[in-house]
Amino acid sequence: MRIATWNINSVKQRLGHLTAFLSEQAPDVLCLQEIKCVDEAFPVAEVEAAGYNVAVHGQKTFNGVAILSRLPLEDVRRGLPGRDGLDEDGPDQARYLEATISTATGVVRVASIYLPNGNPPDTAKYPYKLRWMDRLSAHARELLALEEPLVLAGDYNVIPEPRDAARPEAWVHDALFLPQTRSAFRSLVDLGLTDALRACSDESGLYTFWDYQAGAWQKNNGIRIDHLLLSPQAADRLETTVIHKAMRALEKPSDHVPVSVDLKL
DNA sequence: ATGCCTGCGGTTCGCAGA
Repeated sequence: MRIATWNINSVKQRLGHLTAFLSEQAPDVLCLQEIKCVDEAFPVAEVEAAGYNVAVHGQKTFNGVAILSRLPLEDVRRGLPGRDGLDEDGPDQARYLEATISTATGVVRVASIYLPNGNPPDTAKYPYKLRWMDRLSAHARELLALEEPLVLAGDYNVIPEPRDAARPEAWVHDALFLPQTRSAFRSLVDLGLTDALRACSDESGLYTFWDYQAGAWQKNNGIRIDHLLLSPQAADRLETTVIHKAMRALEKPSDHVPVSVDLKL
């Protein structure tokens, strides 16, 4: 079973790239982030025509996540437990969607995660990011207790280690790389999750995001912030992890590329 | 030190992203 994640940066702007990816890579499941549209505006017909079921948790203008699956999506959860607002009265942000998929060999649970960016760190956005990470960890702890194959996939907006950035020194004051951010990510992983890419490779220079600005792609000035975290029951079945880097070289690309895992499921 | 680039909303510039 192939499970992929991709921050698509507007599903409307990237529909052609999306259908091409589905056709060429044939993922069984694709988690999308930053669809940037409400549920009713998601191109369901085009995705169904490609052979996929869809669950959407959208929002006007910003954020928005979705899960596409060849097999039916069940037990859909929209949003993390607890409040999702920037403050007490803030509106919910569409950043978390979870569902189960029943296969011939059992159930797999998949989440599409768009973790808050958190910049600038001296504003309320940074504590919001850290609180959101705490809520994600609390929920992950509950899910891990189910002892199922579980894939927490998405744009974590976290650079885990210096080797995950071409220029780590440029990120030391950034919300993606601050010690508290990396510590919170380690705490999540240390619940018993496996970073799928790092289970397959110790190499540096493996990136999933290149900024649109300042020729970052041409200079390979990238960072690795899109991750698939696996429960032990999923990690035991891990075969390969692939970063679909070629997608960044297309016309009008997303600034992120898809990452996929193949699981023996 | 700052903008670089892109998408969105809503009108053409401000905000957000990372």
